[in-house]
Formats: sequence, C-alpha cells, structure tokens
Amino acid sequence: MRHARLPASEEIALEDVFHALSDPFRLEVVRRLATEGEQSCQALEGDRPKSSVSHHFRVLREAGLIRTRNEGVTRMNALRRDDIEQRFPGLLACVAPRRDD
Amino acid sequence: MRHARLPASEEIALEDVFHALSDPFRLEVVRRLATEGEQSCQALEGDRPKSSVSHHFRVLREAGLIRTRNEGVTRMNALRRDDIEQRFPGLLACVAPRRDD
DNA sequence: TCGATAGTTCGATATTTTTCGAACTTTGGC
DNA sequence: GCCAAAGTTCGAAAAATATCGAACTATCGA
Repeated sequence: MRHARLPASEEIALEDVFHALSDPFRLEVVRRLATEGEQSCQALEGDRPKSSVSHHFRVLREAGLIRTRNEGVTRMNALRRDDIEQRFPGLLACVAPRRDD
Repeated sequence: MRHARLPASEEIALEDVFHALSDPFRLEVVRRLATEGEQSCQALEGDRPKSSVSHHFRVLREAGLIRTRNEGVTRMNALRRDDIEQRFPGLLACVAPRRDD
C-alpha cells in the first residue's frame, strides 16, 4: 500500500490546517480523536460511505493533523498532538478538549 | 447601504472562522489588521479588482472576524480581537502577532 | 488458498467558492 | 447638483471540493 504524504511538523501549513478543520465532519473527527484517543476510521464514520470517510481522513492526514498506522486489518488514526502544539501552540486547545490520560 | 450580517460574539462559529482563515489572502489581511490596526479595504488590496477584495472582506465579516465602520468615503476594517479572544481563547495568538499598542 | 473485513483509489457528477467586469450606492467636495 | 472616490452587489464563468459507487489492495483467520 502506498503511503499517504505526511508533512513533517515544521512543514505543517496554517492554511491547510484551517481548511481541514473548516469541515464539520473533520472538525468532529479531530475532537473525538482528542477526547477518545486513537480510533479506526469506521469507529468515526457517521453512516457515510467509506470512500467519503476515507477522503476526509486523507485531508486531515495531508494537512498534518493526524497520523495513521496499521493495526491488523484496521487503520488506527491518532491526532498529532505534540507536532501541532509545537508548530502552532494553543491551536488545539481552541478546537478540542484535552484528553484525560 | 444595507449592513452586512455581523454575528454576535457568542454566535461566531469555529467552522466559519476556520474557513475564513483558510484562504491565504484573508489570512494575510487578518495578520495585517492584527499588527497594523484598522485599515481601509484598498490599503490591503494586492492589485486584485475591488469586487474580489470586497468578497473576501465580506467572508471575514460574516465569519465574525472583522468589523467595518464608515469613515467618510472609506470603510475601515478592524479585527474583532476581544470578541474572538472571548469566544475562542488563544486562537488569534496562533494566527497573528499581537499589535504593540 | 479463500473469504471476509477495513480501507484506498478512481472516475464522474454535484456543490461550493473564487474571480472579475459592469452597474450601482454612499459620502464628501466643488 | 454634479463629479470623484471607495466599496458593494449582481451575474456569469472558472476552479476547487465533496460525494458516492465500483473496483482494487492488504491483512487476518479458517
């Protein structure tokens, strides 16, 4: 499987982050990753077809907001909390509550 | 002149703010309003036609990011710094340097 | 090796945004 | 009242995004 482009922390662009978060579904995904931690795609799909869900996860990935790893047959998505915080301190706090962990 | 819709502080929606800031021209406008204070539209237009500039200012206004007042024949645009800070603390700090004033 | 599961990719269509000229509005000055 | 300056609005065309089915890929288990 070809791997999606994942920008390094210092390559994350504010415009891209804002664009990614301007969609209600994607904003909700980020919030849930923030509160609930790593999730599979289907755990967060809200009865959308998978191609649509996959598209939104890709936008989040390419903007630098999430990282995806394989775990068996599923793909687990995690918020790149530290990378985002380092690049744009305070941004995540505006968006998503801190996870209690 | 009919006045554009200006959301109250508590009506400002994060999605709208993110959408407004996802355009490079609008992000730059917000940064300049933040550093240089109130500006006319034409002071910030970068050789774009005025209808295009006007469109972008409208998006910023409707998202709740700026406020516009008449001053003679020009319209002065100001960042709604306090309203945004109250609604989404820390957001502006990610975007725009604080104005020294 | 054969299914089944979880996503991804492709392609086509629909929706949303952006762009820009032309006409219009408002205000100030002569 | 008339003109100029600064924006706004309208409408149409171009560009970017979103949506969704169908075909494809990768991994696990039997």
